[in-house]
Amino acid sequence: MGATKSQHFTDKQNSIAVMIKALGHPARIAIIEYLIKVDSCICGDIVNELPLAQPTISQHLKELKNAGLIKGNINGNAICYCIDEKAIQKLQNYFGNISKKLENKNNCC
Amino acid sequence: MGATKSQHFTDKQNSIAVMIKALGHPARIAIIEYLIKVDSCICGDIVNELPLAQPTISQHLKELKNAGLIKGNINGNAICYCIDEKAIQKLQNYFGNISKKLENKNNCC
DNA sequence: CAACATTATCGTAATATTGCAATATTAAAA
DNA sequence: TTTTAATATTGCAATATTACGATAATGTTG
Repeated sequence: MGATKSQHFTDKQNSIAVMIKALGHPARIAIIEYLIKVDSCICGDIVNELPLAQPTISQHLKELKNAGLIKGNINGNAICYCIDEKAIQKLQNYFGNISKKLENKNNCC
Repeated sequence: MGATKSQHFTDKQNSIAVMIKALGHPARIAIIEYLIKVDSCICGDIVNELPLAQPTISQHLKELKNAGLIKGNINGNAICYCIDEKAIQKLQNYFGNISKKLENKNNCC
């Protein structure tokens, strides 16, 4: 045991969970927020901005990319990362839908 | 090593990450979706609905509760769990804000 | 009270994640 | 072509997560 039993859940549940999980780490939140703050793509300076070693950041970027949250373009010997708006919209919609469904509800708690 | 270096990030970043992380597992997504589907609180039947053992579900419920995503009311010998709408709204706002900030942006990727 | 139902906790095994030093890769610059 | 800069990969140690059997705790019902 120890591994998540993905087989038991639907594809939708698994895929949204993967996306959300990718954001469930302060370093990755910080990366996303930095991408927003600089209002452009990251081309190299992120390692200086975050208090983590370069391999660690590289790993976090990879995870964000695997989850579809950021896109990366090779640009010479630098790599240009930016947020994938579609992914953010998916998440926004997901929570928006939940909110909407909760509105017409009489919770007993 | 191995532990997340929370000290290096802001309180906001850490707290949103904790919340998001709590949802980053298909079982916990399934729990939330089930809570929405039944359109009321869970009072006991969730163990029969999910393909996981009772202690595992109890643990997932605990995590959701710790992260503030659900509330639990004791109700006789059953416990009544329901979604905390405020938490969902926080998440919706978080992604809504990101989306808004991305709109006025010329991404290079 | 005894039996039952419901949920929580403990203990533990299996697996995953986090972080970094060392090293590799790749492309630009000198 | 050597050097430099930027990023990725590998390997590994530390820690966290996931899952569940066993058991405890607590309230309900007969």
